[in-house]
Amino acid sequence: MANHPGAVPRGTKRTYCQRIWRAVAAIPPGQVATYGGIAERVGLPRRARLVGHALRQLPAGSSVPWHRVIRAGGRIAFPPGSDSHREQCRRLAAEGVLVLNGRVDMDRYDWQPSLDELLWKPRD
DNA sequence: CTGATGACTATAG
DNA sequence: CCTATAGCCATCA
Repeated sequence: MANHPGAVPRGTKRTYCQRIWRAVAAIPPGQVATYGGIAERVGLPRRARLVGHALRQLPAGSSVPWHRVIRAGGRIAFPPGSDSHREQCRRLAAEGVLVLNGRVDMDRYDWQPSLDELLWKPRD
């Protein structure tokens, strides 16, 4: 298999990034997940910050839907007015996710994985 | 090595 | 709504 977009930078020791990126990639379009939720899902409870670090490491042009990851409580993590904040709002809106004042209605859009999805745990 | 920083979160006042 | 605190840990200066 040739290199695909989203390949891990060499030198990283079996980074947690791959696991996190895979979990983020599993978020369905039109829905969102929280940093903490993703962390828990990949077996890293209370490591919400790691998810942020991992997404920061994401190569430009990656197909990983980073915009579907938001803070607990439905807030966009980027400062309002920043380019990233605008881009995230734009991408979410394009998927039908309503973003008001940098906030998302979690009752409506928070992703609750089905039992099937929970059972389908990729191994390392 | 140390200390600050940050795409976090929960709790308390 | 806000600030403060504590827990968390890779990354950077």
